[in-house]
Amino acid sequence: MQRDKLPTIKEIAKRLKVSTSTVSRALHNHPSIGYITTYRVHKLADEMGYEPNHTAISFKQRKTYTIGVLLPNLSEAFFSAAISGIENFAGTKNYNVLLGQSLDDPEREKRIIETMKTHRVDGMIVSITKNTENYDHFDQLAKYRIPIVFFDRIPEKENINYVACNLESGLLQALNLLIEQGHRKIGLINGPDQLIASNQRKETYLKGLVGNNIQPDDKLMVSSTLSKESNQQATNSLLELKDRPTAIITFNDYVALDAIAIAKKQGLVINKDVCIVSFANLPIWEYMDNRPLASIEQFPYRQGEKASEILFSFIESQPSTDDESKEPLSNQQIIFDSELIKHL
Amino acid sequence: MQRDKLPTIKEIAKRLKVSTSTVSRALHNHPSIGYITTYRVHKLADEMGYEPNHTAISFKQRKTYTIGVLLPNLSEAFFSAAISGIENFAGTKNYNVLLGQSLDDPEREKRIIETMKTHRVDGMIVSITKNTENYDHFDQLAKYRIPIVFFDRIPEKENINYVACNLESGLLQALNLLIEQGHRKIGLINGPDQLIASNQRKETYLKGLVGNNIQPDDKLMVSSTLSKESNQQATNSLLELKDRPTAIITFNDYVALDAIAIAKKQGLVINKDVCIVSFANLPIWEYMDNRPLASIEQFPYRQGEKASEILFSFIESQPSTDDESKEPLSNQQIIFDSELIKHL
DNA sequence: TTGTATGCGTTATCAG
DNA sequence: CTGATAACGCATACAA
Repeated sequence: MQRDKLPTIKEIAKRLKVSTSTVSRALHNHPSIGYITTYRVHKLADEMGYEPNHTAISFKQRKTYTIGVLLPNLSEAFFSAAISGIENFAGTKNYNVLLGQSLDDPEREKRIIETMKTHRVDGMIVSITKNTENYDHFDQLAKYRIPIVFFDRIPEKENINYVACNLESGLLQALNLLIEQGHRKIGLINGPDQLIASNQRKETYLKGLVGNNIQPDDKLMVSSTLSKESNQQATNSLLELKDRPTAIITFNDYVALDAIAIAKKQGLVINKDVCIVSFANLPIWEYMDNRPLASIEQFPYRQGEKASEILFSFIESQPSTDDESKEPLSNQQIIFDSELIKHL
Repeated sequence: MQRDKLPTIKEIAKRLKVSTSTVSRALHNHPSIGYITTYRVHKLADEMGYEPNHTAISFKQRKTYTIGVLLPNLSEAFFSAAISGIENFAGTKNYNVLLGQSLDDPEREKRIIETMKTHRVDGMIVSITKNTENYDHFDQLAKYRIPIVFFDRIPEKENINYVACNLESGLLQALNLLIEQGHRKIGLINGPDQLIASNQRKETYLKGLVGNNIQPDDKLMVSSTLSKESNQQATNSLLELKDRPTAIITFNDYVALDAIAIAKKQGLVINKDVCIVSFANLPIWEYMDNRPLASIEQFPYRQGEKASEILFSFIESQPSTDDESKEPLSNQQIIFDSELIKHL
């Protein structure tokens, strides 16, 4: 039962009869410390099993070597892939990742931002809640000079850093493919109207049709709350049309799963009677018989890496002493191009 | 461009012409501080936008209010569900979660443990690598009195805390169901031999058969490295048998996906010519046509919660001052019962 | 009920 | 090349 005393530089200094500053510098291989002293310090430190106390260093340096990551939901494959990329990148910088999930609850989101702030993370990557309307808590981070990079779900706001995915490229590819294959009645099962993501899909959908000289039809555009029931209902409302669509683009893979199930129940053959194209978030279509014709891929892992990269460009540019000389970095707004991945 | 000076209790004390200790205590609503003083302190603190500096507190209290979670892989649904449960539980205790993924690389695992240690997390939840053989780095945590709860993939070692899942219950249920349905040749596609998880499956498989008076057949037990190729090969070797099994139990859902694909390619009808039962880690079977007859569910989210609960029982029992009076808590080893969930 | 003094472990600024 | 000392922000033992 050894005593609570952990080795500190002070202890090393005492035993070596040198000063703590010497030990500190020796441990950092500071050039001003003699070779022999440096060696002796390292040797004793090893023997004593000395390990720097990170909490003391964080305190002193005002740096925690930790970034905060706030995501709506870790059980969604899209986000867990993203955090995987983030964690990986942070690791290369010897940074740790402090995790929070908002569960799409703005109150929770606010609380988490609060704790991240008091923890003094060196930076944050955030994907906001579906319902976040007030951005004050994010602005508060500026007070502590905590840079923030928004990710995927970004606020409607000027002067922010973000990494997101341009759904347009992939969706236009999808529409072109479908039209090329002779489809003229192409349905859209969109998400809730208030989501930016829904709007983007809608705009691009319309643009893609018009660009191919196809007259959009309001009846072919339906919305779902993204619950299973709502997905099913939306699918039904499309399939019950007199002029049934021969292809359907769904808001995401979960909607696609529901849509496929309903279509099959109605005796339709997937990708023959009705083609499905979805925005990807599941990695397992290749195993399924009734899978979409193609998915619009958003590369969450790479997006996560990119967001980290941007965040670290800010973290590393921060003057350690308050050296106001350097220009503040300007905002970075990276937009990935989504891509159509065919499954058949 | 406001100055770097953030409000501290010292600043509040100065303005209120009281001592820092008074402010500190007032902020904590210490009963010894007068109502009026307490009020004034809170008021000014609010006005100044005071927020406690967590790094200072961590340093002083030797507590970081952070737990470390080390998992092999965040992109696996099982683990992302688990971390979701952990994060959630930690949140209720106002704790943060520091994240690390080993990617099944023992070196990486060791490095992460190292950083977690220097970060002085208050506790850890760890699921070890497939190849972890040396547990020294875990033992090092004891030096800092960092309690550790192993999760799911646990080391073969005495005197540890862990939460894991008893595969026996679910697997026996599965075997009973299959045998009840008339199956006599039941194959097993297991994982690598060195995995405890594989061994458990094998033992139980044998036990279940013998208990039902069925003579096990070595040829019906095959192993896979869990790569796609190996899964396919293992499946083939079973299906090519003269006495082809009429049911196959797979190591996990990914193996099941591969097995189902191969079986179909060979013209077999799933759950008619050959029944599949798998150990669950995918949440989407209900959408698939060719799905296993049933899955053995392990409840990762709940396991994560439970692991957190145990960890906090240790964290909270830790004497803040080195008060050696209390008995150290004895090890807790919780084993969940897996359950068979039918899909058809 | 409040104040004073101290220390947590480290780095940094001086001075030598 | 090295040492003494202050400082980071907070909590607490002790004193009043």
